[in-house]
Amino acid sequence: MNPFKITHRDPSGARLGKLKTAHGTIETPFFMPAATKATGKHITTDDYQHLGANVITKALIANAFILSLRPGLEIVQKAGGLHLFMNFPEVIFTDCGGFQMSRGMFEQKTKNGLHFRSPFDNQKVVLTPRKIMEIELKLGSDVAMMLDDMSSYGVSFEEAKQAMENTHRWGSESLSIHQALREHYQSKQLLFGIVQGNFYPELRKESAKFISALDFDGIAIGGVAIGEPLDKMYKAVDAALPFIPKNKIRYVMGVGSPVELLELIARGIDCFDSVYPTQNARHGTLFTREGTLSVKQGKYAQDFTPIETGCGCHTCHHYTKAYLRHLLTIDEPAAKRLLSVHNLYFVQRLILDAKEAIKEKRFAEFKEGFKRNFGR
RNA sequence: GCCCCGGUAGCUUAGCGGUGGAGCGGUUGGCUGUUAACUAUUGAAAGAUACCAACAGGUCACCAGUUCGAACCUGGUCCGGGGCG
Repeated sequence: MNPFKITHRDPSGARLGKLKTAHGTIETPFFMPAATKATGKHITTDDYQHLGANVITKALIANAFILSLRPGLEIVQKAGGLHLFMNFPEVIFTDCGGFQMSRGMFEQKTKNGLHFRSPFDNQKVVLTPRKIMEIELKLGSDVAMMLDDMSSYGVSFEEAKQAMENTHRWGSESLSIHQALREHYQSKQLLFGIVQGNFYPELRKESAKFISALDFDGIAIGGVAIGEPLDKMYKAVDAALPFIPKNKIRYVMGVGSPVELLELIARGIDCFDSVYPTQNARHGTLFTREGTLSVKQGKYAQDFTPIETGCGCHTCHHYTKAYLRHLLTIDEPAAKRLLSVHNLYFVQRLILDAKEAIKEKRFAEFKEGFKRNFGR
């Protein structure tokens, strides 16, 4: 049974919907901040729910494979599952660890899975579809991601094809194992498939067809926003989209910037996650309606106004640019928290506004208006 | 009044006769399913790493002299710190 229902459509292709999970129904489109290790960086799960006026983070994504290494499954299970462990009562996605593959921590890739050394204790670990499905079910997240093989930007067609075929094999295995184990664990966890294919449109098409043919609860497009130029990212998504059923929830992994979010929403994408807002915040780049600004710049040393006048976030309500710049300059961790709060609020607020626009069937206009002010 | 020490980029300083280096700060970019900072990771250890990159900052206090050549040696002046009277 499809847990996703579309409720509104905009002429642009953007849509509103509802995804039913074990921890409530969440409206789409939505953006998930990363809580890789069961927390954000400098941001607590509690902060995520108190970013500012009228904005609540409804979903987070944690990393199943990293959590399985530390603190380990037993501890999370003893805590009563991931939601209780990390004090987040809303929807939690878990990522499988496929993305970490591109980060050079894996020793070798085989047809059966991934062989690597744990970054924590250097133990050899093998990750297989069965293992990752067990891990995700034991963690108790609402949505599990299948184990995929993500190739890096710039690899050859052959290499991309190989990774895609691994992804397909692991996808089939993940699905059947998950279906079997879901009963055993008495879980209502959803499982999403992941389309790969790098930046070769014919592979994207093939992958979209293959993954869509399997009975996943949602379809993700992975392997984008990994260093490629923007137009290539859109092309990769566009190559896959026609072959993904419209009635399933569609998730583009790893995106992104405010403009990218709107561009993908216009294409009918419902779900996102990215580190982009928080990583930029930590490095001093803040989002405003008029574009980005870098509080590190000396010109803000005596600017006693908020990052963005009229912003409803906690940070803009209580702190000035001069103060935030001071904190950042002396490397106080509080700066990273306060700046992250602003950027996360900005993105969540943007999605809320986008939803309003879709409801009123004026999304294209809304998107162009935003781009005009924001730039890029 | 005398003696000692010092004056090198916005700040802290290395260089001590052969065409001015560094760290911090500054400026400008970049960050997209985060192994990415206050205590952690890695290493047997000494240690190493703390987001990355590029760029811009200097008549080496001043004036004379010695020398082929002076931030560097000599004399004087000014400024700062300390000591003795």
